[in-house]
Amino acid sequence: MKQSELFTKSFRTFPADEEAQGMRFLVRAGFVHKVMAGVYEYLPLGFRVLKKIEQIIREEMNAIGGQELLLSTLQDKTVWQKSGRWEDKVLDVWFKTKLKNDSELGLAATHEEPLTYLMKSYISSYRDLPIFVYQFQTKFRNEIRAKSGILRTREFLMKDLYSFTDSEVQHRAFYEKAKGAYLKVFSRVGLGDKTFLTFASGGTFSKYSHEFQTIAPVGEDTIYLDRKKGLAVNKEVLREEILADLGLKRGDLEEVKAVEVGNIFSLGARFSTDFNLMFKDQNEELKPVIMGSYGIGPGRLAGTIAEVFHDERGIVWPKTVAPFQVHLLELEKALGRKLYGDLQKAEIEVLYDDRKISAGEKFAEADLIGIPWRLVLSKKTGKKVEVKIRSEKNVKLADVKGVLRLLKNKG
RNA sequence: CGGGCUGUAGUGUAAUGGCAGCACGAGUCUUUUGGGAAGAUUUAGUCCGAGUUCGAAUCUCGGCAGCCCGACCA
Repeated sequence: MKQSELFTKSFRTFPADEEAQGMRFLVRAGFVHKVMAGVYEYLPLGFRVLKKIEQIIREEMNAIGGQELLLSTLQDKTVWQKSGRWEDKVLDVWFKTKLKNDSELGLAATHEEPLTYLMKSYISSYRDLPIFVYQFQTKFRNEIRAKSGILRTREFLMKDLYSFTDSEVQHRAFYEKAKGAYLKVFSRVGLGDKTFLTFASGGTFSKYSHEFQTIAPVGEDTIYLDRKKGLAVNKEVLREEILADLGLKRGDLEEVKAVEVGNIFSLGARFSTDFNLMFKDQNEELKPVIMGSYGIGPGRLAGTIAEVFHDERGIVWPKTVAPFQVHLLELEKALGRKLYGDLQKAEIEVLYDDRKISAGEKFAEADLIGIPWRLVLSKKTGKKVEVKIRSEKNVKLADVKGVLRLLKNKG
């Protein structure tokens, strides 16, 4: 798209009310807009990043048999009363509201209850299982304290997947697959080297839950990491017997701050019991469905990526999640139009800076936004084009056709 | 929810009970155009409410908001 038509613009000054450097760049460059503490709006650039992340997650969820659906955000109080989680004392992050007739509703903080209830209409036999469903949905959580920009917000997008299986064995098989799919997601968005499977508290129905923690100083969690094994333990469960159980030695562990970018839980029969979600096995025996839940927050992931990948000038997006692949800067009137057209024809996502502003501003803004490839056309470049990769220092002149071919192959 | 700090223009600051000012930013025009250029011009503010006072950004009370630390975080 033409940058002259992009309604957002970057600010020269950093926002006063953001601490985390990645977040400060996101606001300055016009990716997101803060409405109030813990509430953010995604502007076109930020929205594109969010969609890229979503698509990667979607592909990996589909690859393990996930079926995408969309549950409602307005939730039925009576459904929640079945699990006992309607009470604010039990679930303290509720946002609640009322219909005109005064009956109460909940704004979705999570979806175990409504989905378990929904599944009652579709599960009755072992032949119906397993079922894996997921959605990208807005969650509302009335956090006592929102912080770190889009890393912890009161309204946020979440990919939540739920598994419905006929036994611990079937559950375990899927759980392991989900683990693999999650690691693939984090690797595809560029966080592979910094994201570690982390053992955390499992709740009532299983020994552990698993978190995916990305090492970053801005993180709220403290984990103890065994780099060699690529495993970590959340501080909340750091105890001798647990380390022994996991085969980890205290001496091998390194204390680091990390952002929880995903988590997966075994729910056992917790919800199926409350909702009487049962199936008949081959022997006509009635058994509870065994469940699991699996979450990733695309917005938090975007924030984490900005936090991990930036330098003193701005964000350095990994190619897979960048809002555009190419930032084409035109320093000389009308030189860029043809190349812009060619890039579009080649279906390469390009942001074309056709604005009539100084070269310095264009460069500074390109660095700030952080698109992977920067192409410059000017008097200097003549019939060639200058190529610079955001993460690298050097620039080189290249043949236009060659660059087009290269971009098309590399994506 | 406990503790701390803080609220003056988009940002950073000044005005210590007496005319709300400056810089940067943003807008318009002109000249520029390889690293946030220059000139002209315009724009915009005392968080809200009550009180004290001849007079409040300034003092008092109440509220609201922001940031940080802690607790919390299926």
